[in-house]
Order: sequence, then structure tokens, then C-alpha cells
Amino acid sequence: MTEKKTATEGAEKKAPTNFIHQQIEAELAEGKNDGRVHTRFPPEPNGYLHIGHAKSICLNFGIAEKYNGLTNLRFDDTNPTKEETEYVDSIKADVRWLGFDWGDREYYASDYFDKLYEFAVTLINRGLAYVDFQSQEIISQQRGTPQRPGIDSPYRNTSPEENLMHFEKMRNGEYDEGHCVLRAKVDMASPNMHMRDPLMYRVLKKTHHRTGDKWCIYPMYDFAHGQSDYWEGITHSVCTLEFEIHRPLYDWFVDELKTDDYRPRQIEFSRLNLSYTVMSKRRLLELVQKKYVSGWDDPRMPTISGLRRRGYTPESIRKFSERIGVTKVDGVTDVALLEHAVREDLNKRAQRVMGVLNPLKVVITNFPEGKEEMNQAVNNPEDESMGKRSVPFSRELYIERDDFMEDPPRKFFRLAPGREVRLRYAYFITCNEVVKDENGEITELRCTYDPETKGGNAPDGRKVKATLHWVSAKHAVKAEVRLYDRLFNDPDPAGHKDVDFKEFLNPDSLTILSECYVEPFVKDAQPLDHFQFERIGYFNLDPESTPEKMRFNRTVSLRETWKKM
RNA sequence: UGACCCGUGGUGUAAUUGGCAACACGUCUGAUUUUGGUUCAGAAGAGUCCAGGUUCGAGCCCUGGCGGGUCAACCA
Repeated sequence: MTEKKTATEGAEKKAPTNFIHQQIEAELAEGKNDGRVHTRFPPEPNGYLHIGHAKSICLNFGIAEKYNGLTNLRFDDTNPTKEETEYVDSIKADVRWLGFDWGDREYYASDYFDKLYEFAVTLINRGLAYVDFQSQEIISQQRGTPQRPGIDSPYRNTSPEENLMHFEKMRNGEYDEGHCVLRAKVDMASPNMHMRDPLMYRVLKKTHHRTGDKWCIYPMYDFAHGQSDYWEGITHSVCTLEFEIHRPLYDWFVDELKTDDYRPRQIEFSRLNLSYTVMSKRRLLELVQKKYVSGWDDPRMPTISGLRRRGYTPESIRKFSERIGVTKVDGVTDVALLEHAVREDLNKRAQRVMGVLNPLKVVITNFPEGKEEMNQAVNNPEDESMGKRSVPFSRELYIERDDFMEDPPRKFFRLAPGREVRLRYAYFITCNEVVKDENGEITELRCTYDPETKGGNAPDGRKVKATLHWVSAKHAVKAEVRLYDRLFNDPDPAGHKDVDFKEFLNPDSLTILSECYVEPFVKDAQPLDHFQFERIGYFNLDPESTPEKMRFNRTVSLRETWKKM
């Protein structure tokens, strides 16, 4: 239930300072905005949120928390051809799951369509906007290149009256899609392409997920975003680097709108790139649509929903976001940092349990047939309050195939012929016989146990070099376990100019083990419950798991310092 | 041939705003251990893209290079 906590709980008020915090503090010192700090998280509802968004969410809500401000959730829904309520719902669920609360400040760019329209009319009246009837190609040509200035559109000096009439007609649906657009009259010679008379409105005869068929013209993002921030009283518009070049345009629009000194200040930071994965919504959408993964919440996806299903906790994601910091340098963050964050979190909270992934049968020849014993096991050595549980022991067990070697190398100190090891929380056992089938495959181990070592300690003080996990064959729950590996083989799959990122898909990113045995304790587990399978890794119960066929996802393996040679 | 942004160990960040480069991850030792986990102790690894300049002193300031990124969607 700790996952229900809001991010504002906890006492770590001294969050690491970054350049954005520094700028805010400098402004606060100047008394800007009357000391008010107000941020926003502005996703477009055209896809699911990913870990990169989590960074932004943590940053924005973190700023508000640190400086006693507020954060709005605003959907930038200016393009009805790509946006859907399914995405709106998933985004809200993900932000909440991460532990953040936007109160009643849930906004939509579409809330401002009327005001935006009025503002466009104002700009037309001021001679700062005009309707252009040229084709997309011509407009694009006239815009020039970054190196060469653009040239004026022949419609650039149409009178406000005429523009008004045309704009009205656009709104009334009298012009077809693509027939004309409304453009801002800024500067066709600007070195900044975005200032070369950018589009404000286009005709789109599409039904909008919120405004229905009320409009057949829709504002461009660039014409809506800055004003939305302004109307919401946002003081700091934090966004990613690629919008840096848009900033002068946003400022230009807001300067035409504002009535006093207040203007949102945009600050850009570098988006998160994680090694061995892709982070653009376009590519993630492609993976989903072309079925390279099972969906947006496939546990291999870097989406919030994927990470959740994989077994990541909100706390671990927030901790990760905090640790990677915020800068303008764009690089690639090693997934190892993310993995460390979950391990650290899960180590402290995950219920320990024994589960055998690749079973090898063990018969304890001197243990009476039909006899059963219960052993006490610690639920979490990191948290005594989690108590203990009983684990059944009997004559026939399963151990991990990897924990036995017939001809072990020097550094292998698990079970081998003639060798004694400890079964965790149970007894010392010694392997006496290796049973094989006609192919030479080991099918069973015959061992003896030492009754004196009950609980796992020898009264004579003798030691064993290894402790194995095990499960009683008769009592075990059979389960399916899904092992996940990185989705791509390349550290930067999207970073190759001539090779499609899908070329780097890892064919072994999912391994399904259908015959695993877990101790009966997990029977009552609920979807998403976290466990540590001792000596193996962290797992959680998949939402599609059923009591008849339990399914676990491996979140991350335990750190493994022993390397097989 | 343009404009803007960025360059600190392998990776992500820090450096009291000009004072002998710090932290985390990762890696490698060793100790402890009924999880080859955790924990603990320790080590290696950058002299801050390069070259000049200012200064008693530069990762921080200036100049010029070099390298990387972004920008020419009726996408956001």
C-alpha cells in the first residue's frame, strides 16, 4: 500500500539542486511573480507515457513541491487526428501511480479553443495574421532554408477586413482541408525558421475527442502552447531541448497577449535516453502496432505501464529520476542506473520466497516416505516486521538445475557428487547418486539428509559452502515465469542513421519458462505483488495470472558476482 | 556559407559562482553472511574537447578552433 503514497510525503526536502532550481531561486530572490511557482506537465494524448516522461513529471511536480507551488496536468490536444481518450485515461493513471496529484487542475488545450480563436482575430485586426491560400508545397518553398531567408507570401499584405472574412469562412467550414491556413506575420528573413510566418490554424474536418464537431479548424501546437501556459498562470514552462528554438515564437505570441509584466518563462532540459531501448513515442507506437511487443504495457517496454507490469515500483522510478539529475547535455543513461534503483527499493520491501525456475528432482532417500515437515523461514531479512512463514519439506524436492554440476570447476561450490550443501531453512544434504536417462541427461539426484541439521545448522559446527533454494515437489505451486532481457542488442538502437532501429531487436528478449515451482506461500498473491525469489531475482505476479496458471514476471535479476567460466 | 544549444572518469551528475575535481552507478579487491543478495572496508579510473588569453590562481571568465545536437511537419 505504500505505493499509494503521494510524492509529497517523506522528509527529503533537500532534493538535489539542478540548474533549473538555481534559476528559479534566482528569480525568487528578485521577487519575480510575487514568489509564485507554478509548473505544468503537458502531454499530448497520442500515446502512453514512458520513463522519459517520468523524468519530466518528477521534475515538474518536484519543483512545485520544493518551492511550495502547484503543478497542472494539461493535455495538449490540438490535433484530433492522433489523439484519443484511451491515452488521456492511461496518462492520468500513470501520473497518479507515480505518486503525483494535480488536484482539480486538469486542463486541456482544447479548453482554450474559443479564447485562441478570439486571439487569432485580434492578431488579424492588428495586421499580424493572414489567411494564406497557397499550397503546402509553395509555402514550404517560400519559407527558405536555415541558411537562406524566405520570401513573402502574396497574401501577406491582405487587409485585416478581408482576412477576417476568410478566417470566418474557414471556421464555418466553407474551405476544404488544405485549402488555406492562418499564418502569423512575423519575419520571413529570421534566421529562426519558426519565426518565418508560422501557421496558426489549419482546416481539419475531424471530430475532436472533447469538442466533438464544434470546430473544423484547429490551432497548431505552437499557437496554443505558450498561450495555454499564460492563461494558466504558469511561471516556469519546463520542456525538452528541441523546443528551445520555438521559444522566441511563444514569447512573440504572449507578448501580443499579455497585459502586464507576467510571462511564463520557458526552460529547456535534455530528454532522457536510456541505453538498449528506444524512447520516442513514434517508435514505441510502431513496436506496438507491428506486434513486436504485446502492447504498450509489455514488460519490455520503457513505458510507465510496461515498467509497472514488469514490477518496477513508483518509488524506484522517482529515485532514479532524482539520481540522474537535470542538465542540457544530451547523452545516454545506462539502464544499470534504473536497475539499481529497483533492486535497492525491492531489496527493502520484497517478500522473500523460494522458487525453482529450472527444476531438478531430488529424492532424500533417508527421509520417510509420506512424512511432511514445516520449517520457519524469514520473510525479509531487511525488515523484521514482515515476520516469518512456514515452508513445507518432504522426501521429494526440486532444486535449481544450475545448482548441481557433476564435474564442477574449482570456483563452483554448490552441489556435486559426494558434496554436502545446505537447503535453506531445512537440512544439510549430501549427493550420493546421479540418475540419468538413456540420453545421459540428468533426471534425478539421490541424496541423504542429516537429521541433526534441522533448520540449517550442524550441531558439530561443520560448515558448508553453499545454501540452495528448493521447493517440496508435493507442495509446490507450478507457475509460468517470464524472463525479460533488454529489448535491443544495441546500446543506442535509434542512433544509427542508415539502419532501422528494429534491426537491433533482441530475439531473446523474452524467455518463457512454463515449468517452474514456487513454494505454496505465493498462492494468495495479488497481481503486481512483488517477491524476491531467493538467489535469483525480483519477480511480480502478472495481471494476467490466474490461480490455475500463475504467471510471474522477472523484474530484474539479483546482482551476480559469481561468473561461470 | 546560417542560427541556437551542449562538451567534466566507462555512464549519469556535482564543484560554496575564480581557490589544489566530489557523489552515484558500473568495475575490481577483501571481510561478514543460512540468498555467490544485502551490509561493511578498500582500490583503480577524469586533471575537466583543443589552443591561446585575463588572473596570484580557471572546469568556471574572454577569444579562436574542434566535436556533437537541434531547426526548413497544415505533428507535438
